[in-house]
Amino acid sequence: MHIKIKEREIEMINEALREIQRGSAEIIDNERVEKLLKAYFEEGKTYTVKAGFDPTAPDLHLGHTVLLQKLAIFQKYGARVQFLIGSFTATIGDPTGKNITRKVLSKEDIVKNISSYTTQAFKILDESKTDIVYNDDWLGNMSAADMITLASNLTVARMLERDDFSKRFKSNTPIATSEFMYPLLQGYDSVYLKSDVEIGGTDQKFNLLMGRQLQKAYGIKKQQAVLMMPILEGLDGVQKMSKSLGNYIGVSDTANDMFGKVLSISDDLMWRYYELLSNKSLDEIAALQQGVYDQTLHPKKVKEDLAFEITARFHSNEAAQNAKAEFEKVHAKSQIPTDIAEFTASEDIWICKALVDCALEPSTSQARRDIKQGGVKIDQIKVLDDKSQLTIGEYLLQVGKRKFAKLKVN
RNA sequence: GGUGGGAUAGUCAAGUGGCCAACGACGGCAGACUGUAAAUCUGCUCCCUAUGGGUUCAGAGGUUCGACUCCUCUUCCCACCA
Repeated sequence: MHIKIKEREIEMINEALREIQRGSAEIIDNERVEKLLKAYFEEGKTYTVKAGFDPTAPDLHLGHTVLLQKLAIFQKYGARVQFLIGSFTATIGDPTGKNITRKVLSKEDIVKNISSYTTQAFKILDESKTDIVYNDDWLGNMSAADMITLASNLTVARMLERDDFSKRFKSNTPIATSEFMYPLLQGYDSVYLKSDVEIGGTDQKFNLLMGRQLQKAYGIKKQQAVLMMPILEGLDGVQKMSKSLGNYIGVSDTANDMFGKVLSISDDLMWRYYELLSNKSLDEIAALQQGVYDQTLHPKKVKEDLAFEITARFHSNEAAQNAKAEFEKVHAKSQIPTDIAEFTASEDIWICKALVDCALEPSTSQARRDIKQGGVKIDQIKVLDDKSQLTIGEYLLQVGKRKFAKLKVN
């Protein structure tokens, strides 16, 4: 009897481990994770998992949700999540991934970003198992002496080993001294919070390891395990998903946008998204891949399923269903979409001006070019003359395949 | 603090007195094609009711008929030396 329970327990732990490891790029101190899970299954002991978020942008995108989904898995297996808002560190700007010194955010901007940020995060995370913490609560009160003590834990040579610093150094891109403080402060967060596990992107490796080093230096017996998730590529499939590059799918995107954006990724990238974003098991995904390979499954169908799953997660099944129908309508059958922004004009208006006013074109010059190339339609008919005027009436304006607006001229 | 080098459109990067609204690459937009907003191919890519006009090459002055190109100062960046 006793042995049987034991067996089941081991099985559960292994199952949990598999889920936690899925899609991860690297786990440092896997043993620690195993022990934490064991303690949870045997004694119901909880533990903490820290993840830092930079409130520099008010919106989360799918790149962030890769981490959030992983955190949710941890919550399923006994973790309390320390949802760390880098309210202090954001004022420095982490250099990661950007080869230019990031501009510093004001406190007001940060506060403004946070509430929308957390609302979005709780679409995935279990709020009752999450502690939101702000690092200026402890970093903000550090004295200069404390800072210097902290800084003495790291040598310049070691700092320069960090990939992006060394790249910037070699290519003569400026590095502000304050940027050196960033990994130290992030590491110190782990000291203060006594985190058991920290998760982050692979680009955070240096910072994550700094947490372990500092925990040791500050006398914490068991150092945090570190789990790194790969960086999700953006829609272009090359660069990491980021708002500033414009290659992102936002959590708060409309269902239609979300569906369409997922469908626009390349077939190769689709598998990557499946692995990191889908809740399908790895076996199921492998089967899909095999199906596409044998040509028994159409890649578009497979991609649609992914788009559906993701859209439904952030909206609803129904919304996803509608988005799918809408997409078919607009793109596959090139019909006009259901919801179109409406504008009015109070007098006769020049077509180019109208396109600019309806936010379909950035400038009248661009409008002219598109008209010349046959990219502009009024009521489904190509506009040939870039000098034409719109008189009283209602018009359906279209630029390219997917920009629409209704204009009413009075 | 000293010496030398640099700053060009969304990004990277040519251009060293007129032929420059400025080569090229990437990105972006449009067209064709397609299972898609994928891939591929083609065109476009400062603004302006435009076969013309206006404003650009870090900023401010200056030389010149004429400056992105030469001179002076300012700001910022980099390297070497301290």
